[in-house]
Amino acid sequence: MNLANSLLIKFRGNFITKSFLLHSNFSTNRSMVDKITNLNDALNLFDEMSHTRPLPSIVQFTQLLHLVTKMKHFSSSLHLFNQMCSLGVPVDKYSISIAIKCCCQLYRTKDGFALLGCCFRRAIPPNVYIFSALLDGLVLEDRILEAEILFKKLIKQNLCEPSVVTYNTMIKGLCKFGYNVTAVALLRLMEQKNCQPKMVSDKGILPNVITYNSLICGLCKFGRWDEASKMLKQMEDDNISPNVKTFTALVDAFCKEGKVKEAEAVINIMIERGKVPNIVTYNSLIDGYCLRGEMIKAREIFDSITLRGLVPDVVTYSSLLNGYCKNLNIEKAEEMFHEMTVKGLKPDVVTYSTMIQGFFQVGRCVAARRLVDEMHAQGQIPDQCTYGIVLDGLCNNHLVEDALSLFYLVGNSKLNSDIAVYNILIDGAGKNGKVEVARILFQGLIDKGLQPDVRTYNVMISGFCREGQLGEAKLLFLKMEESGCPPNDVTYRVLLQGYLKNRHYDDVEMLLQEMDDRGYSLDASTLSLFIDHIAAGLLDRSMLKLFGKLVPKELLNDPSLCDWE
DNA sequence: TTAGGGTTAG
Repeated sequence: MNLANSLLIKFRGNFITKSFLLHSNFSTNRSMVDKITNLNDALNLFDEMSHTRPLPSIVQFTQLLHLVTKMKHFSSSLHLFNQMCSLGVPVDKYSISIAIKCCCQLYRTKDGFALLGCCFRRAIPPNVYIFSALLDGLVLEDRILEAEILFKKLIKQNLCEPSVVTYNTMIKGLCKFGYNVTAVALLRLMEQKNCQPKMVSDKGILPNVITYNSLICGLCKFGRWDEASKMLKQMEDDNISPNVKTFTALVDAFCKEGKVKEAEAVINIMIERGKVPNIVTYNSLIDGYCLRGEMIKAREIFDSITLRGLVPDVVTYSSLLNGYCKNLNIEKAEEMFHEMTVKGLKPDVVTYSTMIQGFFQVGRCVAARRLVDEMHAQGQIPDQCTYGIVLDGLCNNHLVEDALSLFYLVGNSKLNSDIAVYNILIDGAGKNGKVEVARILFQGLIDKGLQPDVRTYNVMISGFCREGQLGEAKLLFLKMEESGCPPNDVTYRVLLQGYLKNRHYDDVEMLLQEMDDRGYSLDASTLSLFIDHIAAGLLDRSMLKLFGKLVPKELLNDPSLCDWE
């Protein structure tokens, strides 16, 4: 051990040593562990234990490890595990399970699997806890296919008897990717297993409230209301009552669709059933009102939180702040930003990113940049999302050169391996009259092995159209299908607008026909462009019937569009 | 083993 480390240990050990020596000794380690409520105390105790001779038992070390993990200090816990190893404490299946769990929660599932290898080498049979942790790690890292493979392997090779946690983890992962059908199938498998007369394990694997919450949440997220409500019913048939999280998932789903009245109805139902909405529930509701631009109402909800005995948290403030930013009330947003710090809440990376975007949106680029610096100074590290916001903000303020400089400065890192970054820059370049730069970026991402998505194609096509390069636009449009990325409704609208604006009518009828075949409709801006062209007699009136089919019902009665005949 | 906030096309 080096001098610095030993000094650190002395320094940290100071206070806690006295109190522990007074009250207990290591043979009653359990009660000591129980008294620990924060990371510092835990670390101090560990130091102390590691200096005791003979060394406390593995059980005592593991209890401490478990505690630190429960406090979600995964990286500290892992560090302690390593120290235990170097102290020569013989690690057992419990301590190694905890270490694997920590790796997985830290998005280091790879290391988790390395430790699994250790298990095999030390003849420690991995248990269901270890496999569930690994499965969760894969899910966290969005490696759903590998998770599925592992899960199947567990069952087929009888590596362990999956527990309800294993099933729930897998269901959660499937729902995360919208694989609802498979997720429900897994629920059925659980039920079916439960009906088998002979269970291998002593406890049956019954779906619990977490199982249903994952499923309901997953179904809601993809707008599958009917199935979600059936699931809710089944849950109650199984005598599992929805809890606050279940209801909040419903509230959140409604709010994300702007259906705030429905969301409030759910809140009323949950209150009737004796469940108390918490801060997460109200945060969702605030989001819902912000999305609709109903800021007065959003503010009302915000104010009501305190009256209900709840405390607004960082998310509450960030949500309302975001609402103000999106509705271009930057002064109010700044007010919230200030107020939260006064209340002792620390703006986090999301709060900063939101505020930065708000500044860019009102053209206050200097303020935005200053906030990026402040964010750094406060120890909040800008992430992928912040990066996107900054690039987009620069482009939208005609600072595309700055955005590109930043992009090239960042170079070949993970940040620049995101298709969204390219989409932002290609769009920004195109909108700032640099379609050649856009083209180079497009080629660059392909050379890098990245896959263009439908937005990439759309912004590139839009860039070509803007410059009147309709041939290029059409080529790219045709390439979409063969590249396995079929055009969507936006693609058609972009291309149609390009054709109309450039008075190039050859393909218009064909595009309209394809849109009709695919069940797409025209949006208000494409529609009004069409109306102008028809009114000016530039379009063949034979197209009118087809055109009429593409007008969405909700626009039919729009007074600004009805005098075109 | 479950829930909440910030990024890209029209």
